[in-house]
Amino acid sequence: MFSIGALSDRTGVKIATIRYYEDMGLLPPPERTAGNQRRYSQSGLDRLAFIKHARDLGFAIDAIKALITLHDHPDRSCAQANAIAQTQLADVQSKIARLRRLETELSRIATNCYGAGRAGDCYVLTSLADHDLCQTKH
Amino acid sequence: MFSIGALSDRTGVKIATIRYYEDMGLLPPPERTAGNQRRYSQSGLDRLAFIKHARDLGFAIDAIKALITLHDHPDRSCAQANAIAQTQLADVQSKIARLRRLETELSRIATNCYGAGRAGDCYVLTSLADHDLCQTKH
DNA sequence: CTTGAACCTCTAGTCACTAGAGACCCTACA
DNA sequence: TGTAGGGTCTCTAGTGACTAGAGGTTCAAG
Repeated sequence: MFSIGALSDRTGVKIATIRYYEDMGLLPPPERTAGNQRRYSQSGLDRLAFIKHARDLGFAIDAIKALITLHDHPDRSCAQANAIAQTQLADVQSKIARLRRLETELSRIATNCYGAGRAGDCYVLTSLADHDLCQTKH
Repeated sequence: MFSIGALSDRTGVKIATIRYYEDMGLLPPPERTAGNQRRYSQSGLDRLAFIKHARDLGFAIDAIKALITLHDHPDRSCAQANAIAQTQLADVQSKIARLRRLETELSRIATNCYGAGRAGDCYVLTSLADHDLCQTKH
């Protein structure tokens, strides 16, 4: 049995976050000592590792809830898990696409300003004031 | 003079967001009609366009505040504006790098699951449960 | 003068945590 | 067995950048 601190050390998830996951229904309420402290079994540790891994990959809490439900019911179809992963992948890809456009624009803006002149002549500030100077949409 | 709705239409910034920017000190409080409604001048419109452009590029409210201050003081050095833009660029680049790692992992996970089998055999779910199946760090 | 769209303020909710207060528990050591 | 001090408890409130809604007021066209 692990205390909440031991679980935190083993998974890298902060104590407050573990309690938060319990409140959100991601982690089942663990056993308690006579003095009301949480005590986790191996399955609690496994589930927290699952959650952490999914969070690291950017899955939202609700998506993780659905994935956990499927994980707990191995006889169901995995179509939903597949759909959730595809959605997440598409989401990540569209974020990348957007950030790349921003990167293009920001690097153009930043390299045209050497930081040595007056603010009145600053390319960073003029670019922000005049959208027409931009070369991409964002 | 523009009403808040006209300003919203012209910039694409929602009315509630315009008021929020005013509360945050990004937009100066505009004139008011006898009946207490906001009326903006051209300079209010220009400033909101500046803010919107900066937000679209991902600058945080505090960074935009600093940029506006510089914009209002054209005789100051533009070193700070340059630094803010460089920081924002670096931030965007590190987000891209992280998302690309996630994309690699997610597409590996998603393409190994066809959504047709049992949840118990689902590659999405097994991968989440076992970090060792991953090929990159995240 | 009326009507209805636009506007006002204020509160509370979103997401995924994070920080802190004030109190209680657990365990190792003397 | 007593105690010190680190771990844990619950609860509240804050983060960033908005967004939604309630309940009331104002504006402008007809």
